[in-house]
Amino acid sequence: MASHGVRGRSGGRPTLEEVAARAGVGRGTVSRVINGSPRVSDATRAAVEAAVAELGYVPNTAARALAANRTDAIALVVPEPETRFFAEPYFSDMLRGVGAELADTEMQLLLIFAGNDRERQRLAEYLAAHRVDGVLLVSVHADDPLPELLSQLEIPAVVSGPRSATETLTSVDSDNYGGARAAVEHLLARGRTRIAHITGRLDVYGARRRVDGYRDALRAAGHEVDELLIESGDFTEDGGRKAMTALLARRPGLDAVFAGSDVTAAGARQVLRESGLRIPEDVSLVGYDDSAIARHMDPPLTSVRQPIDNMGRAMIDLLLTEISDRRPPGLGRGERRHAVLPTELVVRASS
Amino acid sequence: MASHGVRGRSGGRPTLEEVAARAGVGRGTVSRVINGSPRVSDATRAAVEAAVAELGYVPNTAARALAANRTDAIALVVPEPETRFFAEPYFSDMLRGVGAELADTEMQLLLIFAGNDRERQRLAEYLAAHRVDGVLLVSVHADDPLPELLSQLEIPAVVSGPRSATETLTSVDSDNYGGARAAVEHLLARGRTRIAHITGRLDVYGARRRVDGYRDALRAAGHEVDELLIESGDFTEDGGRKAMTALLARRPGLDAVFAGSDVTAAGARQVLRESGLRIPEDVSLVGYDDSAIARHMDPPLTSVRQPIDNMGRAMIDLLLTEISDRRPPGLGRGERRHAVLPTELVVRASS
DNA sequence: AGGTACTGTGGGAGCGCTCCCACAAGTGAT
DNA sequence: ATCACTTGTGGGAGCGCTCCCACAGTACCT
Repeated sequence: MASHGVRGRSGGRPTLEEVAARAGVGRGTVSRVINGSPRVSDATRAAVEAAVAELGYVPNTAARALAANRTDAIALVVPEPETRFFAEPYFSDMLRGVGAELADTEMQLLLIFAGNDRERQRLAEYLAAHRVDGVLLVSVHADDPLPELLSQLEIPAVVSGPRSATETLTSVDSDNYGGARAAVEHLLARGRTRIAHITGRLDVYGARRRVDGYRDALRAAGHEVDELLIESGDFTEDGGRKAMTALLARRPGLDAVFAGSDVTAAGARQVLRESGLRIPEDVSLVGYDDSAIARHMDPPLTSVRQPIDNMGRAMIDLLLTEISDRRPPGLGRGERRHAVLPTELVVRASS
Repeated sequence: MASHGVRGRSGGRPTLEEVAARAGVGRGTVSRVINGSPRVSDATRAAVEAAVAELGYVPNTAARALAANRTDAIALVVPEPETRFFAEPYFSDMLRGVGAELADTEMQLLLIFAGNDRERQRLAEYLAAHRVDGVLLVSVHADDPLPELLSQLEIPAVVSGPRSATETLTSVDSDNYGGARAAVEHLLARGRTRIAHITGRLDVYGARRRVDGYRDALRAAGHEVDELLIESGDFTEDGGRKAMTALLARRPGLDAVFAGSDVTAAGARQVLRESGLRIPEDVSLVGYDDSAIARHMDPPLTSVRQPIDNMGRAMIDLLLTEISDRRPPGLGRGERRHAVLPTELVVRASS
């Protein structure tokens, strides 16, 4: 779209020097204009911009990266197999938020999968070569060595997830505790008292926080926590079915279920139906994630919505400040930040 | 994993020169070892490799890119909104094939969405800056300016899709014509004669080729083509429903339907059922893509399988040769290639 | 008048590589 | 012994930028 560019005599792309010659200024001045330095007079700036347009000049990224020691690229690292990446809306929501926030930046986003050992090895080399200015790490597991590697290499990074798992890195999380608590309080307000919880995978810290929220909501309302009403799931539909079956066997009188994810809730729903229990008349059901599945369930599922795209945005914000903070060498890179974004309970017919 | 690397006195990463000093050789020799040149004696190579390991040397990508005028990166350009990217298994299959073929390469893959004007503008700048050595273009639409831009910029590129839409670029396609033909011949062999076709979006060239295959299969078997048995769809489920409804109204006696995609077939199936028609007893149904939906349909859907991951592999192959062909400047970059990969009919209970 | 400060500008140095020419040393034919 | 190659090696030049120092010009104080 831009360039009808007169090619330099050598046939290649025009360089800074050629632009400078054309505009009748020095190389440094052109560089200043290109990089938006304020220390350029208006007249000079106009002349340079004209020359840039005439020649169709585009900066050489490699040269810039070499001289300035930065890449203008950040990596979104997904420590999961690709299949899960495509299957879970979490990632696409995240990607959307990240992309939107990055849109008016020069930064480029690289998507990197690190789902198996081979890919992780590649990633390690990649990071060692400092091919990105910063890293966004989504969905970190409990014993993941990646955060450690990143802080060792002193690469700015932001993880999605709770602080504790990754003490060394800046992180962004949604309020799992508050979300769970809100869900349970909602059920209590509906008059339910025998509220079961099917957890997520407990090696995921967020899932544990939800359990905490569940417990505290009950206690705060003056109820004792019945451990037999808690059954662990794994975020899958099948896990939801198994957990629900177990719960019904142990506590046939339960009157509500708070599931660790919508998919889990779908599994639970199926078992409830097969047991002849009506939703919400006999048992209220609440999910987590507010995914498409929640809206389309029969009955539509009450669910806790996480602001995942906003999390993506927040991660970029934090990462960019962290990157620019670090440019002036050393000098107390600020203490690690930790942002927690609020969740929202979306009430539908299932509760 | 690799480096306990002794840091250079300056605190930064070790350079070629430092490796050379450590190994007691010249800079050029180290470069040769790193790049796997054969013109190095075994003893020297061993010494250099030892020094590399001791120092934890990792080449500086930017410097290499600047000096050698290449980036070691290729872009996978998806000219679609992200939502479609996640929704259609086509892309994830493609990505899997591409990733696998690239795994034992130094090349890095960038995923770039160009679904709206803004993103396309960004992409254009990106390409103008020659930030990648080559481009993989998936799902090109009829009047897309991207292929033109790519050949103007002389950036090696491979498109997925038919030759004609993109005369200037190397392309890889699956045999839409043959796949459709096989599907129809299968239906004929089952004794069906009044075979309807719900097409895909006809601005997608592959969809048109399927129509050609449909027609030719019928003619080759000595049947006339009844134009009223052809109804255009748009690859969606809803499109399939509408098309099926129209077809039943016009030709209530049809005994088979060949749908342009599995999703379309799902829509058609629904309408057939509602009309009291049994599958396959009354009407045989065949889809296209052999996606998950085909396997899980009731009854399981006969479908034409496209080797999409192999297409991804083939695209990378062609692109890499094209890139290396071009390195020696100019000199008749070979005529455009066009690969067509065979499809496979997967027969299930619906036909 | 001299100082001090700031603004705008030019251009040297250098980022860490690759490319290639020069050259030493070895090999074999004449 | 001479020449002609081949093999392995060192290191200069240069890729296109950014950074920064130097300096001319202007402005505003003493």
